[in-house]
Amino acid sequence: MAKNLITREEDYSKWYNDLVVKSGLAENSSVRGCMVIKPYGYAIWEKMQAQLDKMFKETGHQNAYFPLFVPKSLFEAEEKNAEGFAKECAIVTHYRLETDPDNPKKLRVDPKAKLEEELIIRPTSEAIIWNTYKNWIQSYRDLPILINQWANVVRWEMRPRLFLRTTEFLWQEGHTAHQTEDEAMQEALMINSIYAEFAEKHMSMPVIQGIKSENERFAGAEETFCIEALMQDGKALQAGTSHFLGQNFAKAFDVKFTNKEGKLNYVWATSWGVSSRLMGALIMTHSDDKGLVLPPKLAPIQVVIVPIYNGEQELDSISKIAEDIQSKLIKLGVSVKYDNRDTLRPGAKFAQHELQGVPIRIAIGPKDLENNSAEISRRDLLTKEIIDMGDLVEHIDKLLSDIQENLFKKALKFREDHITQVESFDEFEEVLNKKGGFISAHWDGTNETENKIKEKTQATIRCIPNNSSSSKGKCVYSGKPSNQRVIFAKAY
RNA sequence: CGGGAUGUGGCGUAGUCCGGUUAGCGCACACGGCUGGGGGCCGUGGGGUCACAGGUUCAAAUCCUGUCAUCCCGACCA
Repeated sequence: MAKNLITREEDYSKWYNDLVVKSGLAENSSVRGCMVIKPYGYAIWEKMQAQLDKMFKETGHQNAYFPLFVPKSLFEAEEKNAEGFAKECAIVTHYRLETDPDNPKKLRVDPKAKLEEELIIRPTSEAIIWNTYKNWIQSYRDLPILINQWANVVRWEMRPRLFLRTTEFLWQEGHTAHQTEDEAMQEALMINSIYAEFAEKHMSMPVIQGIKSENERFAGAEETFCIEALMQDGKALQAGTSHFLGQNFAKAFDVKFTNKEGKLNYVWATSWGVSSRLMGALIMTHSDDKGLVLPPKLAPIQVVIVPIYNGEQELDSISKIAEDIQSKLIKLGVSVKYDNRDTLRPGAKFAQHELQGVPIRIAIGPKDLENNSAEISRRDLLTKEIIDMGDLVEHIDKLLSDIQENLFKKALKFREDHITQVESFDEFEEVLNKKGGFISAHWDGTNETENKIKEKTQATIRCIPNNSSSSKGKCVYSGKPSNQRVIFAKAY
């Protein structure tokens, strides 16, 4: 397991924090619970966005944008929504500042500028969006509505952590409206599969697809589907959710349509989202003691070329070769940086690129000029090999997909090694405390049992996995009959 | 919101208990040189209202009071 990245022996959260900051992804902002996403981190986020956006569009969705502010009355309209997020909202109460009469150097809120109705800064956009859809939907001809929004939201969480839980975060939220229950359900399921595919194919992060228990379900949803990933410290991370909302929101916001038979019906709805938390998931899934490890498909720089030279003449001859390789790789769609900075020595560059997780490094020096070769180093295994210049481009191309695949396999093995089937509560507690990870156990299906287990162990039901074959058994806690194993874990 | 801790150049810190030279060190930074196949070396230099406000004192980074901020642990969550 990756630890002690920056020479100090600290706990995992310190390690994680240091890694995020030192690799240049992000840093804490002076604003409470917020972070600054630095260019390198944002570049990764943009790659995630681009891929997800493509997948949404391929399945018929469009992007739109809705207001940041939600009038309080609208927020109230969906009672369960208020239940879910009311505790953690930022609220705009005034619209003007003025010079403080007691201290001319300071500003104060102008008490005369109090808003008639407070504006909630969206913790999620259901309220504002459904209030808008109401006006868009009259007939079955207006359906389905398949809209996604890329936005920021604010939740006043008690304990923020870089990427995993920041006060303000970036996400996409899809909100769809359908004629039939079945269509909405299919939508929610399909999106969850898109999330899973994205996580596994692009992030190289294995996930378990499943359904949330009632306790963990989104307030206002009839069913919540999720993808759950396992981090290297043995804790689970919910990486994405997709909700079948039934007609709850349609009823709350009075969204009806006339069907083909001329009858008035409430629409069926879904909502779904993934957030900048995925960045945290990516970091915690693959990183090691030397820093980030990025899957090639999301790495802003896939290949870096480092020249090793003594004197300008040598640099010139290396540069010629390096630039030739660079342009050939770019033609193949590979992003390549030629790191010819004269301000750092090669060793320092190596360390820096490793910290930043660049998947492949090519080093070219005097020896290579002589032998017509280059030294290739892969970030995931930290191995080096000498490759003949003629085979280089082809080799790199193949190596990138190898690395992508290897990262997935490695993470998958880690996860498989950390799914433990338990048969008794003693075993449950022992595995949880000594080994961590996912625990597969029988559960009687009641909230009560789930809550008791959470109280005693901090572990929650992460999901009821889709593809677990139903096997009869006895609940690990209550001993009552159970039809299926579910996945428990401590979660972020 | 409860419990614990911490605020000293950009970062990490010593000094605080027991007040007393010019607030020390490492990294980073700048300049010069030697260097260059894994975080190089030597020399020189710049950078600090010691979180903020008030108080005690001949004297405060150090003691007292208050405020603010951050971090960790819990409950909450994408």
